[in-house]
Parts: sequence; structure tokens; C-alpha cells
Amino acid sequence: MSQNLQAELKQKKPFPRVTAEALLSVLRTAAVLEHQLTEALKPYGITHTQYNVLRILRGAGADGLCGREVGARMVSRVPDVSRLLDRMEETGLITRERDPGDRRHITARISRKGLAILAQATPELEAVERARAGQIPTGQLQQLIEVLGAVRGNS
Amino acid sequence: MSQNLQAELKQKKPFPRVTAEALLSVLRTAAVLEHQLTEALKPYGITHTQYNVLRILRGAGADGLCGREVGARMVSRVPDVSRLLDRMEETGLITRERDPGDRRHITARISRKGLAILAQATPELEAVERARAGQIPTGQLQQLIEVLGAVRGNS
DNA sequence: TTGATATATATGTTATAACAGTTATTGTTC
DNA sequence: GAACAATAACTGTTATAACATATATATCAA
Repeated sequence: MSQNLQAELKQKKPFPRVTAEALLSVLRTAAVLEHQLTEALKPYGITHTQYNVLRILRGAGADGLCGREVGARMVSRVPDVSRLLDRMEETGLITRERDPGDRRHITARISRKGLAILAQATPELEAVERARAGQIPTGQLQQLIEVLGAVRGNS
Repeated sequence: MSQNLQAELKQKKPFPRVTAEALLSVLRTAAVLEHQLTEALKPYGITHTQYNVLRILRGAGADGLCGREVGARMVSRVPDVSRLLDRMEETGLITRERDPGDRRHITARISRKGLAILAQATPELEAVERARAGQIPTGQLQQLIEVLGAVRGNS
């Protein structure tokens, strides 16, 4: 690939501020990652977003989670969890059931099929993970995590 | 905001690998940034993608650029530049003209209105930039840029 | 209880993203 | 120069994102 972001985006002038370059680097890197993850998941017929939901619901176990809580755990917030879960129920990845305790809640749970697809797809995503970050020293990754936390506003 | 990504996503268990946390941090941070940029641009009636196109076309000046070259310069690749430019021409942000030299190309140029909106919106985006990255030491931002370059596969 | 408010989900609508395939123009090869 | 391949843009279609609003249920206050 190219030497740096300026070359990748074919920009003639260097970035005016290091802050601008840093934030664009984050956006650009995320776009590259999302593209790779989407490609890796294509054989399994699920999107990156749906994979995320499956991970969340597997973590919740038999208790399941209501839609609002699924939304709160997503990496990028989805404004339409209802229909996302609709689609996943339709393809058999999850089940849904109205909570008898609070009839406003609909509890979603991962299905056997969802677990199977998750198990199949996970090694592929881990391969992407290794390909992208496996050669980077741990210390640098920890620095990355810390600075990104600062960008998101953590103190 | 919360202390770290694990808490932000309400995960009970810590991340199994630093590589996983690093890549999720990138995706999460990009989602937060994109949300902020979208909010900042809303008053001007343009999307983050359209802002990106305006920047690219301003950089190209009077020569303009063909659609394919616009696409190549985008931060996140857009598979449908035609209709993106359609919409921007419709709202008067750009002009388009068939290249007499190679009639396959359609040269896009930023309009006076596009320049005006770019000039209005830029300070708002720079405010987001300062709010997110202004307090982070330059050295850390340079580290961030470098490690993200490594994630994207630059050697 | 009644009314007001909050919460969780669902629905209607529009815009955009993503994918596949088509057309027009140019370049290349024999 | 005719056939073929390559390139740039366009079009058709489907799926999803984004936004606003509606509906059902629960909670709280008087």
C-alpha cells in the first residue's frame, strides 16, 4: 500500500494540522477495517452489524437482552434495532419473546443456528485481526487504545 | 463518558486480546467521530461524504476531477459516485461537464455555492477537531497516526 | 383511580449504500 | 480498420440507515 495517508488520498498538500491528520486517519482506518470485516463475513450471509449482535447475545446467554440493551452495547449505535432484530429473527439467527415481567420488553436470544454461524465466522475475523494488528508490538497497541480513548473523551 | 471501551460497551469480561481491543477501539472511535461530524454538518444540509467531495473538488480547483478520481480520493470508498454527484449537482454544490478530450469522463467542479457552504461549515468541523484532539499532546497524535498507518498495512 | 410522564418497541417514510449489469467511448491488437 | 478489451459513467434493484412519529405498557403523583 502507500506510504501515508496523504499519498493514499492523493492529496497534493500535507495536512495543515496534526489533529486533522489524526482524526482522518481514524476514519480511514475504520473504513478499511469495515471493508475487510464485511468481506470476511460475506460467505456467512451476515453483516458486520449482525455479527456484533450475535456476539452480544452470546455474551448475554440464556437470559437474553431486550432491544434497547442490545443497542447500547453496539460498537456503532444503530437507530433502528427493531428491524435489525426483525431481519435476524427472519433468518433464524435469534429468537424473540415478550418479557412476561415487563410486557414492553422483547427479550432477544441467540439461536442454535446463530451460535453455529458465530463459531464458523469467528476464526475468519480473527485472521483479519492478526493480519491487521498481529505484527504490531503490544506496547504500541496499548498506546493506540489509550489515545483513542482520549479522542472519545475519556479522561 | 466512561473509563474504557469495555465499560462503554457494557461488557462484563475484559477483551481476550489486545489486538481485538485495539481494532474495536478504532471502529468505535470512528463511529463517535462520524456522529459528531454528521451533527456539525446538519445545519448546512450536507452529509459527511458530501463535505469530503467538496474538499476534494476545492483542492482540484478549476481543472476539476472526473468521478473516478473523486472516488479514489474519498476517505471511505463510495461505490456509487455517479448518484452522489447527481445529488450534489441537483442541490447546486457542484457542476458537471463532459470532458471534450475524452468523452467518457465527466469533469466535476465545485460551484460558488459549494465553496460558500464549505467556508461556512469548515469552522464547525475544526471545532469538533479541537474538542476531540486539541488537548492531546502532538507526540501522542503522531504516534497514533503512525500505528494506524501500520494497521492499514503501510510498511 | 386518574392523568401525566417515561420507557420499549414498532411503523412509515425518505435517503443512501451496496451490488449487478448496461451503455458509451477509447485504446489495442491483429 | 475490425474485433476485442478496457475504462468511465449510468441505471435498476435491493437492503439498510436515518429520522420522525405512533403505539403499548409501565411508573409516578395527586
